[in-house]
Amino acid sequence: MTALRDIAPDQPVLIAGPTASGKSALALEIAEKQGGVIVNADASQVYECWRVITARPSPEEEARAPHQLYGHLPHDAPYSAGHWLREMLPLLGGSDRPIITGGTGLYFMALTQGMAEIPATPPEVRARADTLPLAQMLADLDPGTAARLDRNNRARVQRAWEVQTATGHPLAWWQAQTPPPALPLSACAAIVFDAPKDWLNDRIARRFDLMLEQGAMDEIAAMRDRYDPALPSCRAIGVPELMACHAGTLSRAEARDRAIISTRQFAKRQRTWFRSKMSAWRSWSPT
RNA sequence: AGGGGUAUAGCUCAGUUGGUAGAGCGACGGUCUCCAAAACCGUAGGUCGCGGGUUCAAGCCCUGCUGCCCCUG
Repeated sequence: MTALRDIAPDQPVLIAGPTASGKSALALEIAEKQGGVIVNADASQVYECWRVITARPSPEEEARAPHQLYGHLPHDAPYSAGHWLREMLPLLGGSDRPIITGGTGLYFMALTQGMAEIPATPPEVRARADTLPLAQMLADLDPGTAARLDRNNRARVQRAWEVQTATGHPLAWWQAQTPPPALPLSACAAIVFDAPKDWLNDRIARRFDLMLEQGAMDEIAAMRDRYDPALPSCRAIGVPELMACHAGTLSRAEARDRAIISTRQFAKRQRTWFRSKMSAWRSWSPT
């Protein structure tokens, strides 16, 4: 259990937690009481096209404290943990102490445990990889990398293939050179929300209804012509469901139910990640 | 009321000529060093509506009842 007074005002703050657990509210409270820039660590909230549906801070909330890396990218921008880290690093040296807030565990891991400095995958390589069968990519990999991979997991295999193809070095080679973390855990106040499952599930359902009331369908309608299910931005939870609803292939009730289920499943994955990788973080009980 | 159909896992449904049940989804647990609100792996759920009968053996056949759906009055 942690309280605000345990956080030194000059210390970088990390706030991780499952969706709908109340991270943003805590970040704002800390920023207003102690100062600091709130920096996004949530994969879907970087896209300009979504605000309501990704629960991005509202303009009013953004006005209460400086915010960074929120909604700053076009819907079709390539992005990844590496992009995030490269955008993140300069903010660490600023005059404002960062309050890094989000639900993407991988981003926090990259920041506090270090991540191999692999160049971003060029679009041509990605495009080529997208068309290759899993078995062929596996066959192309070096044994060292292949041995460490989940061979059923296309995304991981494809990642390894892309790195090897684009850089000429195996993924394992890059990973062996992982630099020390840009922000070691010991240098910051690292908080992870410990949200009880039932409490959170209830909040998830209520928040989704609130999103609908606050105009989620308008965001969907505005993106209708640019919707591409292959884009990361369009995989944000609720987007495929509401887009189907907008298109008339799914009833509103059905879309709502599926989006809520999908959010719950995501929250479960987040909890699993936090449990296994953030046991050293300070646990925060939401109210 | 009469005729027809249907009743199998939490939900939607498979189940071949009778050999004590499967899938998808959901639930639950887990993995993951760059598409991570992604991708992947594993586990648990069923007195087959209820009661009789035929049979060595019935989810499957016969029969009564009950629920739901459709048609006709």
